[in-house]
Amino acid sequence: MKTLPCEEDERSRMLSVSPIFGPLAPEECGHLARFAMARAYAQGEVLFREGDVADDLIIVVAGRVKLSRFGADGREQVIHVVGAGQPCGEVPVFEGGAFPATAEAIEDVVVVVLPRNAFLEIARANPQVLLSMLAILSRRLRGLVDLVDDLSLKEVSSRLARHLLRLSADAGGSGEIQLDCTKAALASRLGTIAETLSRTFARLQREGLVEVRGRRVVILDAAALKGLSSGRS
Amino acid sequence: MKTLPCEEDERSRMLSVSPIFGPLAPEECGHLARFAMARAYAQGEVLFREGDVADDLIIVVAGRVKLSRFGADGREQVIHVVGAGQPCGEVPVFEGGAFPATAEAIEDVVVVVLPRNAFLEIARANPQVLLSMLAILSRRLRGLVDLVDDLSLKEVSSRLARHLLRLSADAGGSGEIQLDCTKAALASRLGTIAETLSRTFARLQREGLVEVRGRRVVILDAAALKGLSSGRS
DNA sequence: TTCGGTTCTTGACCCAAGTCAAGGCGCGAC
DNA sequence: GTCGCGCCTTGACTTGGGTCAAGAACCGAA
Repeated sequence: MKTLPCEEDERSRMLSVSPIFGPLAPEECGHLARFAMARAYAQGEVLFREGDVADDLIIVVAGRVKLSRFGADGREQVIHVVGAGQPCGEVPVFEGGAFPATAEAIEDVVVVVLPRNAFLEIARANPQVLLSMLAILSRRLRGLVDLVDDLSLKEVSSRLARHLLRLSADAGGSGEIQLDCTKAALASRLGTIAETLSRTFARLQREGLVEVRGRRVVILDAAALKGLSSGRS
Repeated sequence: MKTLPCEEDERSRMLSVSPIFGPLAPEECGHLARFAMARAYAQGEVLFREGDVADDLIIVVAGRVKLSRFGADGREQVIHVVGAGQPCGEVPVFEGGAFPATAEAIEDVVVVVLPRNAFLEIARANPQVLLSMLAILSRRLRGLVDLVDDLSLKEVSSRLARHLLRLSADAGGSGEIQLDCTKAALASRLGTIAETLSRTFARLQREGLVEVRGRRVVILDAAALKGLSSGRS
C-alpha cells in the first residue's frame, strides 16, 4: 500500500468520477477532497480483512477489488467484485461494527479514503448522495440474493451457464467471450473449486453448448445455456 | 389482503413506530400518512412475488414477513425475515426494477404502504431518514454475507449450531430456547430440508450437545456448539 | 375418545461435488 | 532449445446431503 502524494484538486477530480459524488457542486467535492486521502494498492494486496474495525468510506477510483469470505479450511467465496467509481467497505460507515468481508486488489488499484464524518456532513447536505448510495447498496443486495439463490438452489452448471450468458450480454451479445480471471478465481466466484469448474466446462463442451479454448469461450447454443441457467440440468 | 379503513392519524401513529420515521416531526409523519395506505394480510398470504414490478415502500407494522426464493424444483430458500418497524420491498424504490424475492406473511401482518414519491419527498428533506434506511440495508447486507458464507463454506451442523446460539443469545443467554417456527421452516432458513435438519438435531443430541423435545431445545454444551459453528465438524 | 391432518423422524438409496493425486500444457527466463 | 512454474485437466475415491417412502408423534375438532 502506498499513500499517493497527489494534490487536493486531483483527489477532487478522482471523487467526481464516481456516480456518487459526480453530481456534487465542485466546491463540495473540493471540501470532501480536503479531508480525503488517495492510496494505491498493488495487485494481490489486501485493503482490509473481515473483522477489521474502521469507518472510513473507501471509493475505488481505478482497478478492481474483490470482497470475499474464507471458510475454516481456507476455501474462498467471492462475495462481490467492486469496480471503479464504486464504494467498498461502506457497511461499517452506516451500521458500525467491523467489515463483513476481506477486500483484496485483483488489479493494481487506486482508492480515495473519506473519513466517515466528512462524508456524512456532505451527505446530509446533499441527500442525492445518500440516494445514490442506497441505489448501490440495493444493487448489491440484489446481487447477493442471486448468489444465495445460486448456492442454495442451483447446481454448478446452472451458475456457470448464467455467468457465461451475463458475460456475453456485457460484451454486447457476442457469442465469443473472454474470461477476465483465472479459472480458479472464477470457481471461487461461482462458489465451487477449480476441478469442478473444469469438469463442468468439459461437460458443456462435450454436449456442444460451448467451445472452450483457454480463456476464450464460444457460445454455440445460447438457448440450451439459457435453459440450464434456470434450473433444468 | 384487506385494506384497513383507518384514520390518517392512526396511519401516522403506525409509521412513527418505525425507527425510520420515528425521529420525524409529527407534521411530517402526518404528511406521509396522508398518502399512505394501511393493509392487513392473513398468515400465509403473499404480499408480492419475485419479479413483480412496483415501487411503493412497504413498512411492516405488526407481524413478520418472510422473504424467499424458490428453486425450479420448488425448494425454498428464506432470504430474510422482516419484523415490525422494518421496511420490505425497498430495493425497487431505490434501484428500480422488480422485487428480488417473494414476500409471505408468516403471521397475521399489518403494513403501511407509502408511494415512492411521497417517501422520497420527505426523505430528501430529512436525510436522517435515508441514513436510517442505509443502516437497515447495511444490516441486511451483513446478514446476506453471513448466509452466503454459511451456504458456501459451512455444513448444516455448523449453521444449526450458530442459529441455536443466536436464539439463545436473543433469549438473554438462556440455555433453554424455543423454536419460533416449524422445523421445516427452520430448514428453509438454514438452506436445507426438514429430513436433514431432523438428522442433524438427532446427531447433536446423540453427542450430548443439546436436548430436543418438540420445539423446546436445551443447550447442554455451548462451548462445543461454538466450536461447531465456526467450522470444526 | 377417536379421527384426520399436519409435523417430525428414520431408513435406504443416490448423486453432485469436494479431496487427493497425478500428470499435461503453455510460456517466459535463461 | 529446455527448465521451471503457474494454470488447467483428469481420474479414483469419499461424503454431505437431497429424494423417496414409510411410519410415529402430536394436536385440534367433532
